[in-house]
Amino acid sequence: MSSDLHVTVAARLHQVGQRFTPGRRALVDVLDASERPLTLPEILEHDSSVAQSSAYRNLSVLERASVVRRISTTDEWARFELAEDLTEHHHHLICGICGTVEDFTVGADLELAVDRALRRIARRRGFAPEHHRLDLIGTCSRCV
Amino acid sequence: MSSDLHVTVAARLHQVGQRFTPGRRALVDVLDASERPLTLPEILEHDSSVAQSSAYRNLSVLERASVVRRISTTDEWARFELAEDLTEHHHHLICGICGTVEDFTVGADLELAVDRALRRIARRRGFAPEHHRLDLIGTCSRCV
DNA sequence: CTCAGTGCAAAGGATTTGCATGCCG
DNA sequence: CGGCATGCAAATCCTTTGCACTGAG
Repeated sequence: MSSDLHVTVAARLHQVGQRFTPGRRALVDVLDASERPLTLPEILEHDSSVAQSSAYRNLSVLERASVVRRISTTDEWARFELAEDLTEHHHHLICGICGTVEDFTVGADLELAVDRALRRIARRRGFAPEHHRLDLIGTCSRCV
Repeated sequence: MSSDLHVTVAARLHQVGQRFTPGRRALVDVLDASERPLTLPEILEHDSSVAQSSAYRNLSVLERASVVRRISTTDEWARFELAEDLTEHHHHLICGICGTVEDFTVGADLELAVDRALRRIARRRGFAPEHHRLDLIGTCSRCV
């Protein structure tokens, strides 16, 4: 199951001249097991075997290898998730109070309409599109 | 023209027990004059009469008064813009290299479709929607 | 032997806060 | 007069970096 993932990750790391070490494997596994983007403290809770600085350093390496995506929400913590082409294209419910993020997806037709519209705008502005971001900001059930 | 804006801002500040001081007026005017969200250094360039800490403090007050919206992009600086109900509902082209943000709008029909889809998701998850965010991340013309 | 990867501790840097002063109401 | 607003400087705190050590190839 996730051995496919490991092979892909190893390949991408190799492409940027980096190894797939146990510490990096642990990070990938934690992110893969999560339904939502995690902050660094959350990651360390799941796996306390890595030092904080190494975790940051490895997340940065994994980001350069296109394995991990870093996202900023409303609070002071960055959140990390696996790159979309390793999982599935999705969007975020972001709680404006506690900053927690949940994943969700929308229908392919809406997705397509959005993409077409954005591509047109980008062309007009001389902007090279990479990906879009469609999030809903509000208040999660726990923050009422 | 912008005196309407000043009246509205004054009212909203009053609602949270704060005054509409010259320093705050300057912030509102700078943001109102800009076509895009600004970082704090950019704001201070336009008006160096306020201390950095006061600018942050006042932006925070204005945010609590629903006059200013703070947004996070890819770089380390927060960006500030006027609340959408004081301007116009819009979206952002975000450069992944330099972090610069440009505004754009999309058609009302797409806007409606997006809003309907997101509302449905939110209801299912017990999430209280506040606003959505539809951005395009890529590379701006200056970063090639 | 070499060099990437790691842990620890210290530095960085955007943002926040304490405190004394000034000013509006 | 009372309390908010401001400037300055110091503190915060997430994140990055320097450095010495270790282990894989």
